[in-house]
Parts: sequence; structure tokens; C-alpha cells
Amino acid sequence: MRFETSTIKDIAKALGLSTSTVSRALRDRYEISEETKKLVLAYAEKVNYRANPIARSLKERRSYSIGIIVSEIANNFFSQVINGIESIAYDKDYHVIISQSHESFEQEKLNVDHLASRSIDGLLIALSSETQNIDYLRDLYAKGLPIVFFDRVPENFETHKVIANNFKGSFDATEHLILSGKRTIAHLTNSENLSITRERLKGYQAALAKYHIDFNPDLVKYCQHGGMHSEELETAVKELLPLKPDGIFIASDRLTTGCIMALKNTNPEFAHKIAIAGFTNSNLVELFSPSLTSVRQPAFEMGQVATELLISMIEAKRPVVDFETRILDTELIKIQKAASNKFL
Amino acid sequence: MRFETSTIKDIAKALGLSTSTVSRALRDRYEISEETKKLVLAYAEKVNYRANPIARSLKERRSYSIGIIVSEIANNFFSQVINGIESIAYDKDYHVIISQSHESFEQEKLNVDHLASRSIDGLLIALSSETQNIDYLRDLYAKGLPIVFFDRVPENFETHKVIANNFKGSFDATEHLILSGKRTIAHLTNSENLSITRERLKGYQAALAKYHIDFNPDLVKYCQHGGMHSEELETAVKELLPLKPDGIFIASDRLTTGCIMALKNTNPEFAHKIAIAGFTNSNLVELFSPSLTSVRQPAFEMGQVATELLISMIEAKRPVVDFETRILDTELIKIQKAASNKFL
DNA sequence: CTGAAAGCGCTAACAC
DNA sequence: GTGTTAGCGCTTTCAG
Repeated sequence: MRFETSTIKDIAKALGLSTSTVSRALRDRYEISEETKKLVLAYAEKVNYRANPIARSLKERRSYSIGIIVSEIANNFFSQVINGIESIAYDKDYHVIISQSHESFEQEKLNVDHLASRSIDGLLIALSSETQNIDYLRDLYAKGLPIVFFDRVPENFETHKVIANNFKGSFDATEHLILSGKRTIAHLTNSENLSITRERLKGYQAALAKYHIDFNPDLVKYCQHGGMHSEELETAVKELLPLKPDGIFIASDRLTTGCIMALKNTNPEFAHKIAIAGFTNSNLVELFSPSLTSVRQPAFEMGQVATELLISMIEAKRPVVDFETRILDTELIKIQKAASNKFL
Repeated sequence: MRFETSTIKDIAKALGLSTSTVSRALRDRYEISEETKKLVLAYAEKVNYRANPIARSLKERRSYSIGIIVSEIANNFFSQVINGIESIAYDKDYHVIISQSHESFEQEKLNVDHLASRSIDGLLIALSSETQNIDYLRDLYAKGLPIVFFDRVPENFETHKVIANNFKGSFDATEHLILSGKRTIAHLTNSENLSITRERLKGYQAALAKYHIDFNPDLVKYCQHGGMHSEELETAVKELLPLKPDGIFIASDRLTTGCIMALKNTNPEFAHKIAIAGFTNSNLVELFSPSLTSVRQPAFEMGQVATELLISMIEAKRPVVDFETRILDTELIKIQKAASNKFL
């Protein structure tokens, strides 16, 4: 929407200058005399001049906006990441455009293509749980679109990545369950397509190994849709129950809340007996019943770091060839004894 | 970001046509012969032609994008509204740009101005709890920016609005508390600036009146920042405790979860004794302890309706003068006895 | 039915 | 220091 806002041309006419002089004055270029600058700035201020970013984008072939793809914003982990992204982006005068894949590959691709055609300057993406083929991203990347992956990252894709220390986070959580006396620990996790799934599985296995507990593949359940459908959770839970686990370690935010819900629906009594540990950035964990031990990711910081890396790529004079994968530590938040004993 | 994508010019050159013919063929105009259209479409498909929306926006002075302002996306109510908005917008080929006010007036205004300068075609907004003066919106509206308010709407602003039946939702929730035997029912609510605050207070009062319970203003606590700061919630809760309420009705999503948290932190024992009812669209209510009766708003539908109204304004040939305020029914979800008795 | 040309608002060589 | 000019990619009169 453009209103009857004044343009650079109007200012030029009013001041008897050329549009280029006005443009340069507005952008504070060294060629322009202080006097002219003042004149222009004052007048621009007076008429409340706002540069038209559309025109600027067309000319400069960039939009000062970055695209974000997450599976869903109704997820504390992702909304915190987004807040981190915004905190840096706004500071550096970038605009962000958020899209949700809802864990669908098709939706993800559609959104990315849409964003790319909207002339975003760079892309921040956490892959959907369905995504296996990222050729479409390779194409865009090859054509010059800077991409930074976070959380759910691909292998064999040379660019910046920001992830949590998934191995350690899982190890710690599983070890915590073991140290509280659990021996039959189930693992509920995401699609095997995802990096986080593989890394978190390894942490889980390593903790078991450390305490000489045999790894039982039957105790691992995968949810292909990342818990978007409650059926997949309930099925997983039902398959797990006969194995009589005394603990369960859950590998992601949506899954953690969904699993507790499924446990409660399936066998509420059991839900309160089994020890639960899971990745989640929910700020409501303290309200949950049954309560759980949670692995929190530094989501806000992850967004910040990813954005800094992305903007550095966007603004790099020469092609970036030195890529880094930043690994951020997670935090294990144990159940508060008081809460779990007295009132549950 | 624009890559070496082909333009209308490239197609024209390749096909020995003029750019205008190509443009018209692509837009399926009646003047163009079927043959030419086929030719152009086929070639466009072959080179994977994508129109540059930036150029189109500049020319047409519109962007096919609509702006959304909510207080925060990490709130199930708003994220559901956003999903509803997207469902309609994408269908009609509009793009959405989401911004968060974080309940700050300044941030809200900043975001709106930013969106307006980004040439959005229309705005969907739920006001921040700090917002008192909406002259900046009136200005934009007067300049021709279509605006539709939802959830938190202003008075004396003639445009489409979509809200929940706040009065009835509150009445029902309060009545439910009364019918379960509560007599001293506190009310925790948002800033008085907000329409939802006023409407929900009225519903609460009406229910009390129906059962001849005196309205005690001391039992009503306002949170100016909508629960963004945990202090305001804890203060409110601490002020309420001495009055020994046996029930509490909470007026919004963030407040509801925040209040339960504050209750638990302040006096966990009491938290489990007091009956709680509150507006919330959290999909995790069933996990909460203490449990609560919740008033759910048709958030998805609200987003859909608001978007339909907005797009109708955007695409209207003549200025819209007939405005409507759509009121959608809420749903009262009572505590499930089983869950609350057996396991809490 | 198709083409030539202007122009959306802005930036950046290239003059002077 | 400042102005002239061309052009980003697209749509749209206006001619033919």
C-alpha cells in the first residue's frame, strides 16, 4: 500500500535540486555538502518522507528482509528462536518473514520458493521432519541465496549451521533417569530424517552404555510427523506400554508435550508412575502434571547466532568459503522435589 | 534476492514478441490469441519463469501482502489466529507478514509504521495492552490503508472488527464457578485499555449479579502489561490471597497460565484449593496442575473471518462504508472430573 | 491481436 | 558538489 507520500522527486522539485542529489543527501554520502544535506534532511523530515522500500529493492536487487522457516510458531522453542532472530535482524535493519512448514515437505518447499521469489536476501531454516531431499535448497544456494540452518540441519551442505549440543543434552537427560534408578528407558523421537533425531539417539545410547544397560531398539519409537498428529503419539505410547518402561526420554518439544498428553489419555495411572525427561522449551513445564525433567535449548541465542551468521554472509564482499557449525549448550532442569511430592 | 531468473524481457526476446504481449499472455488477457498464449506459457514453464513481485508491486502500487500485529506469537490464541489468517490469505494469493508488539505501544507503532512503509495492502491488528492512543492508525486508515481489528478492538473506529463473545464467555465461566459453590470469586484481568478487559469484566459482573453475589472491586486485579512480567502477576496474586477467594476467573491466555504459575510459586497449597477458570487457547490445558475450566475462543475462525473481511476491503472497487462487527461464540471446557480427582 | 513507449521510485555511473 | 541519464522488471495506455 502506498499513499500520497512524498517521493524523492517531490523533494527535489520543492528544493530545486535533482533527484540524485536528494537521494545522496538522504543517504548521507560524502559528495554532498553539509548545507545541502541539512536542507534536504530538514525538508524530508517536514514532509515526513519515507523511502519506498519496494523501489529500493527493485533497484538494488535486494530487499533487506530475511526469510524464516520453522515447522510451527505455536511451539515455544521456535517462537523463542524467532524472538532471537528478530532481536538481531531489526537491529541491523532487516525485516523478517516467517513461514510455517507444519512438518510438511511440500509446504516447506512451497514456502521457500515463495520467499525466494519475494526476493529475500537470505534464509534461516529448520527442516521439516518429512524433508529428505534438499536439492531445491541446493539450487537456491547455488544461485546465490545465503542459507543458514539451525536446529534441524542437513549433512553434506556446506554452509553455516547452529545447533544445540544434542548429544550432551540427551546424554544428560538419560543419565539423570538412570541415576534416579530407572533401567528400562524408552526413547520417543522424531523422524529419522532429522539430524536432531540421530544426534539425540546417540546421546541416549551413550548414557545407556556408560551404565551398562543394553540398548533395546524396541524401546525407541519414531514419529514421522513430529507429533503433529495425535494418533502417531498414541500409537507409539500403546506400543511402548507392554514393554513396561520405567522411564522415557523424549526428543523434542512438540513430542514431549504430545507424549505426556498421550500417556495421560492412554493410561493416566501409568503416566504418573513413569519418569519423564524430554527436550522442551515450554515456559509452562512447571504446570505440567505429571511433571518432567526437561532439556532446554538456548533458543533465543540460537536465533541470534544464526542471524548474525546469515547477515555476515549476505553482506560479505566475496563468497564465503569458511563455514562454521556453532554448537550451543543445553540446560537440564530437574523436577523440583517439593512440587512433585506434595501436590501431585 | 534475485538470481539469474528469466524476466519477461528474456521471454519476449526468445520468442520474438514484445514484453507487453508476454505480460498479457502471462496474465491470460483476452486480447491475446490462444496460440500466442500457449507459446508464451510453454516457454515460461520451460525456463521456470517467476514474475518478480517487487517489480509488480512498484508498478501496481500494492504488494499482495497483509500485515499482522499480535502481542506475541508464543501464545496459542494468537498462533491459532495466525494459522486462520494464513489459511485464507494463501488461498487468495496474499502473503502475510507477522509482527509482535510484546504488549508495548511503542513497539506496536514501530511495527505498524514499518509494515505500512513496506507497502502492505492491509492490516490485521489486535491492540497491545499499553495502547491508548490510536491516532497513528487513524492516520494510516485515512490515507487509505484498510484495517481490520480482531480480539482487542478500539471503540470509535469505523471499520470491520472480529471478536469473541467476551461477555458470554465470561458470564459462562463465572457462572460455572458459582454453580460449583464458589462465592468469593476473584477476577484477574488485563489492562483497562483493552476492549476485552471491559467486556469480560461485564460478563463476570453479570454472572455475580444473577446469583445475587455482591461485586467487590477489590477482588478485581488488573495487569497493565498483560502478564508479560511475572512480577505483576505475583503482586496481583499476593494482594488477592488475604481476601481468601475460593475461585478466580482469569481474562486472557497469557494471564491464565501466568496466574497459575504465580499461584503455585506463592502458595502451592492454595493453588490447588482455589477453583480456576480462565480464557485460554492453550492446547496443553489438560496437562496443567492445578487443572482449570477454560474458555476457548474460536481463534482459527477469527483469523479466517478477519482476513476475509480485510481482503474484501482491499479489493473493493469503491470505499467500504458498511462495516460489521462479527462476534464469535466461545466454548466452555470444564474440568474433567476423572483427571482432577484421581491424579492430582 | 500485437508493439512501442512511458513510468512506478529509487540508485549509480558518468558527465560537468 | 550537483545534474543528467539510464534502468531495475513489470503493467498499461495508446497506436497500429
